[in-house]
Amino acid sequence: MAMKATDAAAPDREVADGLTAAACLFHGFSDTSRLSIVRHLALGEHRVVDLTAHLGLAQSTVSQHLACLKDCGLVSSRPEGRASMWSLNHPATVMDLLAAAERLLALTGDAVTLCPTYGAGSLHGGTS
Amino acid sequence: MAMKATDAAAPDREVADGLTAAACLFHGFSDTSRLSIVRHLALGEHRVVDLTAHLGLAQSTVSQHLACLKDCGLVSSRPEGRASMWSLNHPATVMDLLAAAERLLALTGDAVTLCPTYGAGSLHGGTS
DNA sequence: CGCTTTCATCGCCATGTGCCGATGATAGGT
DNA sequence: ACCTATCATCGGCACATGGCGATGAAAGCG
Repeated sequence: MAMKATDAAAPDREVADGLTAAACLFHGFSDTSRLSIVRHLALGEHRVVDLTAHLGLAQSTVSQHLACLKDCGLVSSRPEGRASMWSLNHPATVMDLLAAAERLLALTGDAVTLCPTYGAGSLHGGTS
Repeated sequence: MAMKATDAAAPDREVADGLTAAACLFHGFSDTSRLSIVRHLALGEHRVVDLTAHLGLAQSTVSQHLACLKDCGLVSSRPEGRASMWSLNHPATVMDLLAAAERLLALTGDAVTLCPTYGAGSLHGGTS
């Protein structure tokens, strides 16, 4: 949440900012609740109240996680009536990332299925 | 650090454990210091004192980060004299993950170069 | 106009995190 | 045997984080 990085000045600053941006991105995935949210959003748009039901968390908690993911640039909301429809910004690329993590976890020992619908390592090429 | 997941019982438990394992993995990358460590280790084996010099952090801090990465199964140490040589466990797969993150960050707006030597998206196939 | 639903934000609390210095163990070097 | 270098671990300290309930603003519905 308290992590931002979106300028670029010195040639080394660029790398450092890249690291903080990457750290922020990975932080978005470093929580089971947020991971579940991403998985649900990968299946399509969802409202906050919908996610609260799926996750069994308080509405405020879900909103905060969504705000966190929004800070990372992973999701965005579209006002729909009095609700907010949340969706992944770059689904295919996100799934690529999850697939890569899946492969790594497979090597680490745990057999994991992160991507909801799509299998382990398919769906390459489209970035959005 | 306080996250582990290496069993598998019920069919749904499997998914939950997968999420915690994945969260743990991403947590390993969710810190600029650890990210720097991974980048340095991607270039080859390094000792702790070497990394402290590169990072400008205390030795205890670096050791703790390495322990964290070890918990995630990302790195491992090889005793070399009185020192410890640390190295990435699955360099190619890790770089794949970083490359995927790079692509995602590129879409998000930040131009980032995570992978030290290798460019953005090469080096496929070898998993160890 | 009220009532309800949905949501973002705030305050609060318990816990986790990153950082450090200090300590003790291990292993080379003299 | 002694000293030095290297490292893992411990205790402690700020601060961030994740969780919750409560509050207030939008926006449908009667």
